[in-house]
Amino acid sequence: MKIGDVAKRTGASVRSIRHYEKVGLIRATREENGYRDFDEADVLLVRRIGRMIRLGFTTEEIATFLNCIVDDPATVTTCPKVAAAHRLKLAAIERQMADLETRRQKLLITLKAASGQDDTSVPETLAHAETNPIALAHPRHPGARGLFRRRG
Amino acid sequence: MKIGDVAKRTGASVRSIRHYEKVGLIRATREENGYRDFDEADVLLVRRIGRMIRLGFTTEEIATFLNCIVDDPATVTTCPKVAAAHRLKLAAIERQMADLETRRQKLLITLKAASGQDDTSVPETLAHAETNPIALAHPRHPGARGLFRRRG
DNA sequence: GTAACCCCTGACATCAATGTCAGGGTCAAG
DNA sequence: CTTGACCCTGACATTGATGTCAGGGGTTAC
Repeated sequence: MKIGDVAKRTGASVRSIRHYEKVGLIRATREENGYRDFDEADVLLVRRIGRMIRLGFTTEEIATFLNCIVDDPATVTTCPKVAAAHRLKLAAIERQMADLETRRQKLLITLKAASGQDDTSVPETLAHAETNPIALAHPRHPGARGLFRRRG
Repeated sequence: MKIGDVAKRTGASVRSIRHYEKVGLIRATREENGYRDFDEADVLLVRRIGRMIRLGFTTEEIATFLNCIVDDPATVTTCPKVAAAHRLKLAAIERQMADLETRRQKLLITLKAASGQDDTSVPETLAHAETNPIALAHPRHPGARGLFRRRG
């Protein structure tokens, strides 16, 4: 099966599939003319990789546990690495959610203050009360990007 | 006041302050030797910009409404643009939170299945049941980056 | 005059998956 | 033989605030 077929059957772009091969997530044999040759198992694998990426794993992370997932027909067996990676990702996501929630609250406070017609209110967001010069931080959201990412 | 002093008093790096000037968020007069010269108002402004960035606004977004914020001593007045921008950001954050929540749920499902010792369970995350080849998407999180961002 | 700071500009690096283009093959149908 | 639809590799672009370096100059205290 050629790469274009795999792309159609998985929803991943040809470019992405080549990328997955380059970073070692999949392997492809070559035909005499140099074309990559895939089989049914590769289709399943690429789909799995797509799901992992949509879950927020990077290809580097996926590489650490992908070989730990064995699927016989109708059954999936995993080794502990998989769960460990999932727990880490879960914790990261919860950190991000907490951060977003904080920001959300501050935005709400500002909006509430701004809706109070007159201007005497000094919402935290706009106030220049912050005294500590320590730059805080937001985690950069390690989620999916590129093709899999929304446009707006 | 020189740029290094502003940096110390705001927590922003010298590099960032120069950047804010380049993108038009702040203006600095120049001394004869070419050094930037800032005043007290600039300190407040840089702090405000830092807060906005930590809230997840980009400098480009900030530029659209920063000139709409007027602060007399102890009072902040804003025009409608500010609230509008905040509402947009709020909506974006809520979209991101919903996305994270979806991912979180899927991770939890996988973890639950994986903890069921034996391997007959086929969690959604790992299953290759997905038939539609449509690549979904995650919004790229437009939040704060760089200096203000966490390391881990 | 020289060390030790500070300032200046401009440019490249970071993250990570993907898009996209250039330049070039392969192959089957007409 | 030509057209069209594939395939290949390699490289650059995207995001966006910030780090960091190079190369050069100012200022101050010793």
